[in-house]
Amino acid sequence: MPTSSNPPRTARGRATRERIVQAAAELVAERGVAGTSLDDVRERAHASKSQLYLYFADREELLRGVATATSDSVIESQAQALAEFDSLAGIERYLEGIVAMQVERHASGGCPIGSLAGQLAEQDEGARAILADGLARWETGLADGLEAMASRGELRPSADPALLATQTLALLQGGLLLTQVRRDAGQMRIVADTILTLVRAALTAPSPPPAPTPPGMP
Amino acid sequence: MPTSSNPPRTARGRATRERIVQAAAELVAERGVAGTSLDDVRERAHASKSQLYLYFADREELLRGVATATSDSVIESQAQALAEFDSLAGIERYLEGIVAMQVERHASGGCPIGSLAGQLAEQDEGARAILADGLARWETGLADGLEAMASRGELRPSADPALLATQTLALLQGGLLLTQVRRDAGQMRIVADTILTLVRAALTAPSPPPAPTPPGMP
DNA sequence: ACCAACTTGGACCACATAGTCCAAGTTGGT
DNA sequence: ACCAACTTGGACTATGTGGTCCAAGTTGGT
Repeated sequence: MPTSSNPPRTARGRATRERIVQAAAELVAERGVAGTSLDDVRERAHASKSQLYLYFADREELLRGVATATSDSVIESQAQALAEFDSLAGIERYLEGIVAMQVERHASGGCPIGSLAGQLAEQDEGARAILADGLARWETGLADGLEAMASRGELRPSADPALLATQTLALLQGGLLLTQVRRDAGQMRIVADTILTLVRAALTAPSPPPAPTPPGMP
Repeated sequence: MPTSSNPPRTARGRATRERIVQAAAELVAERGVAGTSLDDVRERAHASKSQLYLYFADREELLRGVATATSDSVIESQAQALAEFDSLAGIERYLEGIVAMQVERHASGGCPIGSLAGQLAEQDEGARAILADGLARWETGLADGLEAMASRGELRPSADPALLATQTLALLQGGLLLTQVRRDAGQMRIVADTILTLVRAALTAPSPPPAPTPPGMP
């Protein structure tokens, strides 16, 4: 049985743990789980082997720490943008931001949470749960905005904000995956437009449709 | 430089190469790329080390072989189902099949192509391209069916079969990911319904909406 | 100032892993 | 039947890996 892990008890300890998990998260994002060794982590974190094993029972637990840190960082980094997801204009801005980010990073990397999921979900039940929680927080953020719209009467009574949030998340994740595999940020654009289509269809007063031509036209 | 790989020249050689790549693909599907060693592969394939290195230059090339085999198998295994993706009823059957499969495998595993993508895309450009090709073949299958519908006049002139195919693939991939991470096949159901919503909205004569979400036309 | 708890550095270990090599066995075209 | 090309088995190596251990240094409460 591996040495059990201790939570850091001093400020220095917390800082060290933080450095370790941060370094590990960076390396995993850059090179993937398989491509990241504990020695790599140790080096980047300017830490020693005993420090790794003081704060983490084993490599698996470190990776769960990475999953937690990654989830937190994804949620936190888009907190402001996500807060805007409560009006058509805000949703457009939110999606625009995601598209822009994919263009910026040259359509690589995909979603940090989704990417980790593919590497850990089948391997470590604990990590899977952590990533599921990250996605849940993301989805809740989306749903909150849509519910705000609903309670303001901006959505039809028949619209289901929670469902719309799940659909949005699925489209985002799928779009991120296609973007990554195809190295083409255009995939993200398509998905963003699709989300807007779904949202517009749920609006109380749908804006005049620019795309679909009604029947009876040339 | 690694010993260069030779294509097998005899029937026996081809069979051996096939056994190796098959064993590797199975193991990677079960345990992930990181959890699969060449010795594991060697053992399951009933092959020797020199055989691995006769047909593959190195581990990376073996993994590219796995990517190819996985893509082929995903496409081939759904070839008949995909051929039905050319009518509303056929699309419903196709989606139903995917949902059923996720229920059957207890919502685990995700999409073999998508899953591999997460593990290899950032690591090996060649593997990324192979998986992109797999997804492209999948999407083409979807688009072909939709185009058949369009040419039969079943879709509005304004509908874009290629776009609809991309949206469908993104939703499938995202849904598969959510299903896997949440261990909940219900996510696949939601995504299937969403795809049907999009398809119905593109139909020439939309059926009266029984679904919760209204069709995307005002 | 003291000391027990906490933290750190890094040597060390056992072992799994990717990759090499060559001698022996098999194949198939002529 | 022959033999050159192809295939096979498996021993072997070098190195990277996760994980252990302990002695020395630091911290913070009293």
